[in-house]
Amino acid sequence: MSSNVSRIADTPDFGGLVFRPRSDAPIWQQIHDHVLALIEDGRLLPGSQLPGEVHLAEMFGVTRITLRQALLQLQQEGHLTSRKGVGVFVRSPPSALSVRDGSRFFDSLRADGKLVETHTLVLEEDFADAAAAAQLHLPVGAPVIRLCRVRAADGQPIHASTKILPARLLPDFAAVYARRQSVTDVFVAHGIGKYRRIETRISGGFATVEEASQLALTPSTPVFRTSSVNGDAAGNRIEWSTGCWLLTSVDFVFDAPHPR
Amino acid sequence: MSSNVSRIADTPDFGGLVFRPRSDAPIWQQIHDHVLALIEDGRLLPGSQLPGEVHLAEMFGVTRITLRQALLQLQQEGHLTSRKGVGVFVRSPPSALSVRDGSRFFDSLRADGKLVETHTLVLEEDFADAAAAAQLHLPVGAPVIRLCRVRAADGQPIHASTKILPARLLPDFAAVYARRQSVTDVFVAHGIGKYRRIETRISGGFATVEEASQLALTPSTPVFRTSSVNGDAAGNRIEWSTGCWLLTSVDFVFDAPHPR
DNA sequence: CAGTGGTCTAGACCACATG
DNA sequence: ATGTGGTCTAGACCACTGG
Repeated sequence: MSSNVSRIADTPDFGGLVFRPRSDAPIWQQIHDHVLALIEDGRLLPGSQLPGEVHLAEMFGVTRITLRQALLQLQQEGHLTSRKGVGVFVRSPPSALSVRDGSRFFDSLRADGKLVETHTLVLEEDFADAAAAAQLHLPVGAPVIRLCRVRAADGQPIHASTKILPARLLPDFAAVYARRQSVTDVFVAHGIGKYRRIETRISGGFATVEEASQLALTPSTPVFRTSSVNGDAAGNRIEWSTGCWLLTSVDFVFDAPHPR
Repeated sequence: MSSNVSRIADTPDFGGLVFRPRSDAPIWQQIHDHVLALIEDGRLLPGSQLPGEVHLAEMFGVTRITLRQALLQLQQEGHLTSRKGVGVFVRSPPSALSVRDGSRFFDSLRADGKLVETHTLVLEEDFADAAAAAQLHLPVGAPVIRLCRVRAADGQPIHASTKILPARLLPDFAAVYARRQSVTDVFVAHGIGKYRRIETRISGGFATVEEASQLALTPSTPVFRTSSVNGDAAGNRIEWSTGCWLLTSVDFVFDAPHPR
């Protein structure tokens, strides 16, 4: 009762509904559409908890399995998350964010007036494995810095990333990064004022359990995966970044190199 | 019996298996992994039909619902397709194709040694709606050409696209296109030898029923959606293309404008 | 017509998280 | 100890497709 999430168990929006078995659309889809409307209308706020599946199924007059089919769809779309033993929660209005490719993906979010938060999960020294060595043109075993972060827009985690950087080029990484949590600031402090994107890759997949927990998703939700390499003005590779994004929340935009 | 798809109903790979209810992974996932291994080993070939769900469930010693959970996952990953009233079919080994962004996405496939087929679904004259007008910088209602195609790599449909082009700039479109099914040839025939990508957008979603039928997918399978605009050497917009790709089959690569 | 996948019911047990 | 979501069973009816 004293939790910090809103409880909506007695909201009247769930009861008294008529779902006809054969009215051109399956029942689970009608439930899906109805709950989606509640979310998009703001009658279900992000972070709030839904009634238990047993109760919900009762309110809608269907079996739990039928109800779960509707919830499953909503989870795949990123509208709901479930935590085993806890409950089902409204995740966000995954309105498409436009993410432009420049040196960094996230700049355009701030320009959009979104509140962007960065959580640093891991910052450690390590040695390059084969993949990192290939991406950064380093020998295998070269010292690197590993930085894992999660970024949230308007309170909803939307992007989990791991950056690998050559440690030799950035001896003061930890000290500078601690001040502002900004990789750009670290580059500037090491005399790298300008850097640019060398390659970007976008692929698709399904969230692993780790990605799911970082992004507050249900495992096996479809996601984007990005891999990008940045270089300094001379073309030296200084950063390899891999990221994971909720499929329905982003919209990658690539402008032409010479717009006019 | 005389169909052109291989029948595998009596393949021994489905029977005699032991799926323990509580061996650290749920039964449906064990079935998923087992069937996936059959596909990746080549014991189930693309295009072949699986035994009916009732039979399969019997062979695996589980309920149809449990079996369906495994099949559902395999469908979302693009390994299987189901057609209501017909059956479940092996779709392909969705090995990631690398698609590079240049003027056209598909050039790199041919270079990969893949057999690329193009099927033209629609070629018609139309008038620009608001969206097309905005993308091509035309007045609403301007005459345009609409071209809908599906492309397949190694026999598996992988890309459905709709192109909108300004009809006034390409008066001989239909005649030239009929010869080689090539839009590039049409441009050349109209004196447009060089054209380049102005903007590319990549977003994610779930296959509509139309997209699903074009790509031989189950509806609501996660997909990429692309939108790209090409311009001629002078910067005039000459082509707006929207596409749909199976999420697990492609890997978009964007190289830097000045690689070295 | 027979066989298929799509939907739905009415139960049950389990692992997990919380108080 | 309680309530949650995750899994599973054993049936059933339907709409669709093909011969």
